[in-house]
Amino acid sequence: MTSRVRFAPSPTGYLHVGSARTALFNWLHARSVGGTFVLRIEDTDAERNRTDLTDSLLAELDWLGLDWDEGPYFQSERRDRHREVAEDLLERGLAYLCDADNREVGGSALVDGLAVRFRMPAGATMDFDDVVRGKVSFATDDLEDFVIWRSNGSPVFLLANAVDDADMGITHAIRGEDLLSGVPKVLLLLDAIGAPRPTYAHLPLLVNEQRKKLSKRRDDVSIGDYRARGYLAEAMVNYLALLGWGPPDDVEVRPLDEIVELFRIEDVNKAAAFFDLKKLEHVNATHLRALSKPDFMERVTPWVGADAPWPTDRFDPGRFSTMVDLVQEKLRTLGDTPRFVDFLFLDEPVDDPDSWEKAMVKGPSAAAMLDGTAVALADCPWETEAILAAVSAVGESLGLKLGKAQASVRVAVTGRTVGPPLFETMAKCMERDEVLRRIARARARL
RNA sequence: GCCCCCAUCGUCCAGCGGCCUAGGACGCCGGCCUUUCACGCCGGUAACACGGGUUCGAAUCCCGUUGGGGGUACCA
Repeated sequence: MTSRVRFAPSPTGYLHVGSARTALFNWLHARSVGGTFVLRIEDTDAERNRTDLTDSLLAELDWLGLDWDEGPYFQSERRDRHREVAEDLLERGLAYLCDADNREVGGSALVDGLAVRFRMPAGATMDFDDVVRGKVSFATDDLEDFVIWRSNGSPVFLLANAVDDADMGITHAIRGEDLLSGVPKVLLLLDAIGAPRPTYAHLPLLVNEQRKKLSKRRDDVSIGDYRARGYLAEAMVNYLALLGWGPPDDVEVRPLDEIVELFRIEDVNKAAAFFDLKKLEHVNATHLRALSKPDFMERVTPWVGADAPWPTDRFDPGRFSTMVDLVQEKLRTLGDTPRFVDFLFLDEPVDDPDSWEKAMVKGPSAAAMLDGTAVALADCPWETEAILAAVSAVGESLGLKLGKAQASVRVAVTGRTVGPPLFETMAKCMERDEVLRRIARARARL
C-alpha cells in the first residue's frame, strides 16, 4: 500500500517553526517513499480561525518548497460527515448527550444546545506501536469521557481529525509529541467507526532555552519573520531537518533532494530539540555563499530596494553587482547586505560611533594616516594594486602595518571598521574625488 | 494530583553489547592565512544524570531514583 501522510494545521496563527518542521517531516517521508502528501486545514473552531491566516499558511509552505499532492481540504466543509458520525455514535449508545455542566441528558439524537460525549470504556488498554517512540500504552480507566460534538453544532478536533484521516486514507500520522496523549481517544473513535488505525510517528518537540515547547507568545517562531530577516528557504528546511534527525554520513549542510534520499522516518529520535539560532545562521550562511551570482542577485533584490537605508535614486545596480562579488561570502543572512554596501549609496559615510572611536580616537596616527593618504591617492593610478601600495607606503612611513594603517582610511571612507575589501571597493566602485572628499571630511572632524 | 514521554559535550546529531582512552557539526578558545571582517585550514575545550541489576563484556538491555517535558478544554 502506498503511503499517505498529511499536514493538518489549524489556521489560528502564522506558520511557525514547529509546524513547519512537522510539515517538513511529513513531506520528507512522502517524497522519500514515493507517497502522497495531503494538506488539510483544520478549521473547525470558527471563532479562532481567519481565512487570511490560511492564505499565509499556504504561502509559507510554498516558500519552503513543501508542495502538496492533494488539498488543501477544509475540515469546515466536512461538517455533515462529522455530524453523521457523531449521530451514529450517539444512536449506538457509544456516546451521549450532555449539558453545559457535563451532565448526561437522555436521548439518542443530536439536540441543539447540547454537546455529545464519547463514553470511555472501562478496564481497557489502548496500545499502539509508534514509529519513533516504540510501544505506548494507555489505560482507559485513566481517561475521561470526552466531547466530540459541541453544543454550538461543530465537531471537536478529536472527532474531525479521526474521521478525516480515516476517510482520506491516511496511513501515517506524523505529528508533534504534544498530541501523543490524544491517541487513545482517536483510536477509540476509529475502532468505533470500524476504520483502520494509521501508523503513528510522534516527533520530538522543538523547545526554547528553557526547554519548554516553542510558543508563539514567548519565542521567535514565525517562519515569515525568518524569511523577512533574510533567511533562505533551503537553509530553513535544511536546519529544520536536523532537529530530531541526522544524516547517516554526517554531512549536515546539503540540498533538500539529498535529504529526501537519506531520510527515514524510523531514524527520527525521541528527545526534544532546542531551536538554535546560531546553528541556523551557520546553515544559512553556508547556503548563501553557495548561491550563484544571478541567483543571489535575484534573491537579494528586496533588501536593496525601497526599504534599503539609502535614497532609492542613488542606488547603482552596476556598482552593487560589483560589490556582491566582494561581500557575498561575508553575509550570514540576506538582511546583512545593506550594511556592507550602504556607504556607496549614501551621501556621506555611515556614522558609527564605535568605529570612529576605535580607528580615529584610539587608533594610532589617524591624522597623519589621513594626511598622507590624501596626498598619496591624489595622483596614483586608480587601481586596486596601486591604491594598496600607496596606503601601504604611508603606513610604513609611520611604522604601521597595513592592517593598522588601513583602519582610519576605512572608517573615513565607509564609516565602519568592518566591511568589504577596501582598496578593491575604492578602485572599482568609487570615484577618486569622492574618496578624497571623504578623507578630508574625516580629517577635519578629528 | 493523575496519565504519558524523554535523558550522550553548552547546543544539534552519531553510537543500536565488544571497533568508545565515545565520533561529527554549531558555539566557544587558541594559531595560521590576511588590507578590516568573513571564508579556509590547524589545534583545543567539553558529555554517556544517578543507583542497582543482566552479561565474560553496557553509553548501548532491564528495574528503580532523580531531573526535564507533554497531556489532562464544548483549543488544535
